[in-house]
Amino acid sequence: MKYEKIQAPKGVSEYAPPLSAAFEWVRESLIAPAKLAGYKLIELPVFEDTALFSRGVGESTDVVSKEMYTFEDRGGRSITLRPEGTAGVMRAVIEKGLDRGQLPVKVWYSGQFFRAERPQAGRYRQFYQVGIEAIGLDDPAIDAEVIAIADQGFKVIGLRNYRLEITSLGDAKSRAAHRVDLLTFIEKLDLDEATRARAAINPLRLFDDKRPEMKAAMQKAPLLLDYLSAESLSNFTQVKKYLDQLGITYQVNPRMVRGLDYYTGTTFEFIHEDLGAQSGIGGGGRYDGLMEILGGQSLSGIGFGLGVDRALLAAQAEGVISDDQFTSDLFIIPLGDEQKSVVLSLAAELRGAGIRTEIAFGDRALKGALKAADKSGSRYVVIIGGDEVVSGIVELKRMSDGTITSVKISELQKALLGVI
RNA sequence: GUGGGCGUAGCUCAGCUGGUAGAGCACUCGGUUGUGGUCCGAGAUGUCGCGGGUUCGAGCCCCGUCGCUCACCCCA
Repeated sequence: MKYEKIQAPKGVSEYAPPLSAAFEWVRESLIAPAKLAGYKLIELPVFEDTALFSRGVGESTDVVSKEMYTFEDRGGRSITLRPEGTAGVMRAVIEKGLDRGQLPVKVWYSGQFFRAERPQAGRYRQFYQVGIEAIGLDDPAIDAEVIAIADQGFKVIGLRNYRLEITSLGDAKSRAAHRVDLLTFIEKLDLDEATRARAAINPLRLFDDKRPEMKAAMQKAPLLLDYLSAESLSNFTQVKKYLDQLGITYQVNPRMVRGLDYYTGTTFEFIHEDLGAQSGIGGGGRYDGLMEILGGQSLSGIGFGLGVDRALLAAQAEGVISDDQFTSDLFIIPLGDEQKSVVLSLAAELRGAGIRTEIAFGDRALKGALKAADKSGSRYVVIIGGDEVVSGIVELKRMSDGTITSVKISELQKALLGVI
């Protein structure tokens, strides 16, 4: 009886060997700077009460209105697979009272997120993000630090062909004043129905339209940056100063649009040059009213989310990942069954010392075993047969050039630690 | 959600105006008994994405469906 094959659900990103090693490395590298800066792990559920996102992210956003995986659980509750990270973090911070201690609360997360979009290169229905949130302090220095940590993550991977765009969405007062003038401006444009509908939901969206005629039409539109209140403006100026001081290059993009409703004040986006249409590799910003909306106290916060899948694509596009960083150090080939037990113990011992050690299993001929060693990418090979067990001396072979050195088995660990 | 391209061995693909499948790479074994990457030989591998239709006959034509891909849209 033959069964039908079951395929992965549409549009999910998954990573199996050999790519998974690079994926893991990118994910850990991206978040490493946050750990160095004192951010602590927060591990959250991948599904939440639907209201968390509809209220937190915003009913009017595309993410909430048409991209969420929402279903009813057995108890009749409306559940949604998390489409982004910030709302969940805020929910947990409020629920656990983390905001009752010292501020800011500094946390990092890593995991899967879900959006029911049409898949495309770099756009998946299940994708991976790492991110941080700094909650409870309204200080331009934190804004700068958060941006710097994100930037550093990309630098750890070795990315170069990306740019940082920043802007400020100001406070509620700034946006209200701008909105009036922007709507008046849009009123006069000749728009198709779909575009007009989009403008009605969020007029800022029109700044992001890629069509040349729309870009031209929006050229003279009033910019939010020109409407910033004195306080917002001085905050933004200070953030830029700090970034300058840190040597982080950025360009101010007053037309930048973010898709989540909660953003306020400092907002930023990392864009990679070598990716296709899905070129945003990370982004974030400040969110002043979010915690209050979710039933907590009125604290401000700032954070970012970085796309692990896209960062990996970017790293591949730039060719900055070398495969040999993921291979083993040593490959041991036992000849004969008696030698297998010797090799098992030896390998366990070497691994205990941190040496990445593989064993040739099965009963393949020496040639085949060596071929397997070659394929594995291991840097060194040792063959252990009866002679070696008796003499206690093995030949340590460096695979890159075939050179062989005689080493006592008892000193193998020391010898390897000296060369790897 | 809308539109374009594609779907043949593990991978990259070929398959003439329809006559029931092939190459390269990879894989396994061998070519001197214990030293890989080259070379030579042998071998295994496909419900031609899936379902239906047209036909004496379909990988090739038609319809549907699923998936991949690119753009719009959206964003990580």
